[in-house]
Amino acid sequence: MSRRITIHDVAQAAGVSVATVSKAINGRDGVSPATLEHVQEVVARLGYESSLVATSMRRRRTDVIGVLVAEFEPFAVQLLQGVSSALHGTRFDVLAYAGSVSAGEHLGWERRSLSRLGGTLIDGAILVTPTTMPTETPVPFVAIDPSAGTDEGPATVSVRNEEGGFAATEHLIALGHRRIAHVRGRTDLASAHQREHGYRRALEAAGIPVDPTLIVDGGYRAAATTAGAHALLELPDAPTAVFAANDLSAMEMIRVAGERGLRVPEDLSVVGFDDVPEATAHTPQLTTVRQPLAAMGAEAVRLLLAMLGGEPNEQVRMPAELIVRGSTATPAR
Amino acid sequence: MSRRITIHDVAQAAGVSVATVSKAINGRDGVSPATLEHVQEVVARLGYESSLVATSMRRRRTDVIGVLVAEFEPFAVQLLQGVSSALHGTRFDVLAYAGSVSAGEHLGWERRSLSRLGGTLIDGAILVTPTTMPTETPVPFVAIDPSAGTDEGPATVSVRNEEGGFAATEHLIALGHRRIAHVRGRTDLASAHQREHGYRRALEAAGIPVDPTLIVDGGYRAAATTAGAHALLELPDAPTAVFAANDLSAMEMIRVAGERGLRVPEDLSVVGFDDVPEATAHTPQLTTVRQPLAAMGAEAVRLLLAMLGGEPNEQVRMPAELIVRGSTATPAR
DNA sequence: ATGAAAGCGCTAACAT
DNA sequence: ATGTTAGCGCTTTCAT
Repeated sequence: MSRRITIHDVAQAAGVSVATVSKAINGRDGVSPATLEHVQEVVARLGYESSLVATSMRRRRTDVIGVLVAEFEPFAVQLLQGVSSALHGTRFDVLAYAGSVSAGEHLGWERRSLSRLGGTLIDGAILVTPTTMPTETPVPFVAIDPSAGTDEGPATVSVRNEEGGFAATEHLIALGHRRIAHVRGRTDLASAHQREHGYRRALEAAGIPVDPTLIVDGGYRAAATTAGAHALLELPDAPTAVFAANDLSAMEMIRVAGERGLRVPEDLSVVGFDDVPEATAHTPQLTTVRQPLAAMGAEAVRLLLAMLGGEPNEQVRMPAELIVRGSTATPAR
Repeated sequence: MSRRITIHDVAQAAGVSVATVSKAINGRDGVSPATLEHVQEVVARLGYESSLVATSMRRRRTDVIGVLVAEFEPFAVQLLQGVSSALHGTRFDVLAYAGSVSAGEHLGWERRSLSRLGGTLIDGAILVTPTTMPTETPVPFVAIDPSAGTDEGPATVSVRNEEGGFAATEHLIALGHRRIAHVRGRTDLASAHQREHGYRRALEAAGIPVDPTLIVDGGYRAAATTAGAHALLELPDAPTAVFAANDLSAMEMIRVAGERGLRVPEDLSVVGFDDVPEATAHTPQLTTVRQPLAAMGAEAVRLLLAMLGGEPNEQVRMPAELIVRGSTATPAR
């Protein structure tokens, strides 16, 4: 560890001005071949690299795309991988920033991160599951899976939640289930409503009346699911199948069922949503609706690069895919 | 999208100097209570956040830890999650940077990234699988799984690769395999040599001669594994089992086997290394050697924070654990 | 208590 | 072809 080598050190060692060094490094003309070579030699010898920070202060562009997340959790990092690989071969580097790690409150991390990095460090941003949508931002951004389903305004990439809910429920119906319950997601998020709507539509399409007592809250979280799960299984005419709004809820549903002596999928079929890594590690492996996270990341890159090229915002919806595994089966009857 | 709001905008709107705004924001004294409140109100109204870049140019500390990677692949992002969660509750934010996405050459990304970000943007760095060890660096750093096994000098966190390779191979031998191939990792990395050495040692311990034709290159990447995988299966006396140096190679090996009409594990057993999330999502689920990535990330944080606190470098080795799943079985005959 | 001014490392006008 | 200078947004002496 030692002091940072600056352009001044190079200039001094080469016996020229910093401006000349800058020109030499950036391939600007106005530098004689001899000087150019000499400077390059000194740069190599000293191991000099220009400071991204200083450069970006001065320049307009940094050729860096920021992926802004609240926290590096599985969902976010999978998206990050998609973004990163989509940026391969372009001139852009990727910088991922979790702005709320130290900040106590998660509220508004997207605006805060965007303000801190935008306009100086990054040319554009990809926001992962923002809960609020920034309006005035210093750089173009694309929101992935935003809380509110926007069909205009900011550029967004989200999954077809309704179709996913429909497919999950349809799968249970096809297996022969008729008493099909739903564990809701976070009702403050559009995705939860869309998934529930898919569930309702599938039932209606099959001529099965929607029974409100079969719909309970789960809030996308295990702890919030527990009570509803018990309530469902205590029903006189208990459901034989459950579509849970996400995998965490589905796994909690299965845990509660087990606690009550029910086997999955023999006594109860359960479908989740997301296809988190844990879904396959789980016993039984979870039947679920997969979000194509890598593809969504790539799509976000495409939109963002288009925006940087001056094209207008776009809203993209990606297909959700039903993955049938071991947590669903024909009802015992 | 709009122009960035700067401290000047705030100063002007509040009718004070930028110096006063700066003091107010950073809680320095020399600001009257009335002015303080007024400035805070304007900051809130304008939605101002100081630029991380400008701040870090001027200040010594940024309270940001950098996780520097060549690329955001599964291994790196899992480590990132560990680092991120270990930094929870500290004053530090996490910034992850993939410095070689745009750069054509992977060589020296660690030095380049460290030079570009260190000393200005980040207070310390965690280098994920560096191929070279920077010597003169502007900030303290910890290397995770470095290419060269260093027992002194730079701070490092690595896994017991040799033991892992040994355990993987021993497992295949115990199942009854004798023709056991190895798909090498990146031969410029110490980890690859260590894993291979574990493989060789296990064979020798069982009295099985090492057959060089059964050792092919995979470079830790799917694309680089394809050719070797085909070559192995085309052998007149093809192997019945393969120890691949990482999960990506193992999964590619399985894909190629399937392409050639071979079933895993019936016709071919495959063991990977790493236990990436995809390992359980894979069909069949991958038998592999788990690196405790989250724990390694946390350990790196511990070392780095200690170094920032003035304590000396430390080298840590973490245990590797064989996880037996569905991609290995007794040989067919 | 407040503001003017210097300077962090760099690039881009603008001299020379 | 080369150097001088201004300034990106911010913090920090140092005056006032």
